[in-house]
Amino acid sequence: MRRTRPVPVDVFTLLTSSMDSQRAGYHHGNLREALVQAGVELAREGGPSTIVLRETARRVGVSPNAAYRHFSALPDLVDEVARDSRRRLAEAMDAELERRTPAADPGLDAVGRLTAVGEGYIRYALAEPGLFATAFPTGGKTPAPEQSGQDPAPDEEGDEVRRGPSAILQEALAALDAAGLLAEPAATATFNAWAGVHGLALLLLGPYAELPEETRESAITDGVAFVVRGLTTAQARS
Amino acid sequence: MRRTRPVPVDVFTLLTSSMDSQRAGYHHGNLREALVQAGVELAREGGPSTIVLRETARRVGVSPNAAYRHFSALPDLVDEVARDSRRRLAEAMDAELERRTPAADPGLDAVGRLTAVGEGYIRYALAEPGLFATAFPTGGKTPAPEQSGQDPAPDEEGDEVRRGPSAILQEALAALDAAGLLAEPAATATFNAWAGVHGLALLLLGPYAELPEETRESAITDGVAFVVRGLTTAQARS
DNA sequence: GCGCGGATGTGGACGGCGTCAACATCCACC
DNA sequence: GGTGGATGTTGACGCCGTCCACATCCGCGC
Repeated sequence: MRRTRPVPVDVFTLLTSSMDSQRAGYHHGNLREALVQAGVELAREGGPSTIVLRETARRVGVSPNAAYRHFSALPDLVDEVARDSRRRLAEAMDAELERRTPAADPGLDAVGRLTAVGEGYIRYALAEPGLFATAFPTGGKTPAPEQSGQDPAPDEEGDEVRRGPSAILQEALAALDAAGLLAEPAATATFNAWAGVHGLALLLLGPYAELPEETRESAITDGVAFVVRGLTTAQARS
Repeated sequence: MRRTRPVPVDVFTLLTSSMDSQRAGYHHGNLREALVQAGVELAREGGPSTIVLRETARRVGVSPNAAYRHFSALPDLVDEVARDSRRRLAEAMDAELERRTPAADPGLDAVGRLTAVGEGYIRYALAEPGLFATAFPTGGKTPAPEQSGQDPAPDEEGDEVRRGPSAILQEALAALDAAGLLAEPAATATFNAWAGVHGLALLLLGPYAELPEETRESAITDGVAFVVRGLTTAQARS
């Protein structure tokens, strides 16, 4: 009944042992990460509820229960995928920030940066609805407090401290504040800015999906401008 | 094998036949509504994913497959529960509107009305997180277009046309416009206002849950004020 | 060198889920 | 008063998450 494994894992391990991320042990060395990536793939296809343990294991080529050596249960895996999705969101925001050509005037530049951050947030949500939904789950299930702002804990990811989405937003607001343009206290501003952009993204994904391409585009820029304008005292034209 | 039903339905029917909503026929007369209400109860306990066909039927005291005589599949039932949740949200907004004492100046009054609508929206979300999550589902599952704004279709609910949440918002904005205080075109204003309030609600339910009671309270009023201020040209103090 | 123990992965089973097909029941209407 | 269509039930299938017992393999101490 108990035959020895039909080899594919050995082959895989040998093929990838030198280039792969971790020590390529025998037991498929570095499952967990493989499971998380398969989970990301599932989440991309249909949101958090599409992450299904058995299918995830199947895609990695492993038995369902193998996952229990690395996650205490399914929600644990989903949490990990959520963290990954937030990391990707932060990367998208940074990318939008770098694509931008800086302005001479520091105030104008700060406004531009904040706008880029907001648009990056929304564009990621629209480009990866499944991952975005996974990153900020809703549904009243009381999703385990974790970290208050859901940014990575300061010690996460080894020694490299990763900025999360809300940290990036706070940076942009700090620049605005430094230019003397921030109209409210930093905490309130962060909250209101995040809320505005988050709501825009969700409306565009939900009730306002089906908007024609160009209408949606102007809704994004107008919406973000609306939020930015509300945060600034004296405003500038970009 | 095939015994006749063990009576409870007959008893229930007899007991409630005179007071219940519809004709109390024999076949448990008016399942569907009973299923929807049981679904509402489930949704209240844990959001849309808690609505489970078998349990819903169990609570109504009926076999699982009976539901298929009234809904083509589970998502159909969930949709119905979502509609009901949106109706309740609209009622909560209206209630907040009526609790308010009107102001003499029409501009001030319009601002107050808009504020009440926004706060009503958020307070409902916080009071009934499960129903709110069901009313506006997220998750990237492409939830069937239905109606663009997800307000009830004009012919819904017999001859009584019911205003949905976004219709109520539009009314408040129309009043503001009539007072000459609306800063942007109605469509844009609706979208931005909804986005702001929706984002506030979701942040308070998600990343910003765990806020102490009074901090949350000021976040609500400050947040709504932020949105209202952004929508108005010249502003007033309430 | 070698063997053993803990980490990692497997197989089988259980109960719960959504859904389908076949069958039973009962009201309404002729 | 009998019958047909609406309504509800039973049983089965294939998924799911999770538990338990067992197999496999690596690394460490001898």
